[in-house]
Amino acid sequence: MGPEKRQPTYFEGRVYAAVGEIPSGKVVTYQSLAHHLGCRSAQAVGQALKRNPFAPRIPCHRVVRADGSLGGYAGRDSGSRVAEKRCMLESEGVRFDSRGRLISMECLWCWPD
DNA sequence: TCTGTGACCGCTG
DNA sequence: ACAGCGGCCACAG
Repeated sequence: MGPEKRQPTYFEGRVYAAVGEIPSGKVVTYQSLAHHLGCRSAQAVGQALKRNPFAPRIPCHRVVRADGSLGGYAGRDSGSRVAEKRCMLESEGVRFDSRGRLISMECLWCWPD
């Protein structure tokens, strides 16, 4: 039968909870999210988001790379899934240039203390 | 701009 | 408890 669904780990739960706080129209970077969680590896955050079982309820499309580019989505670093990510963000008012980078930093969001 | 390397760390066996 | 592996990254060259 189908593959058994693994239950989210403690760390993943914290990642998803934090991402759930990002308001529409705002984005955060993998790095800032990691820092918020007290984790020094942005990749570890990416690992957790890759397996986000709650998409799009947990808006992992609002997490982007530190250089302003989109970063990956649904386990891919390019392709149609990443195009979806951009499309979702644009529908929330986040705008990009022709190279797929954030136009302004106004959309960057930080957590309250 | 692009590619390679680095450093980190959660997950799994 | 431990070691290996891979990653939706970051940054220097």
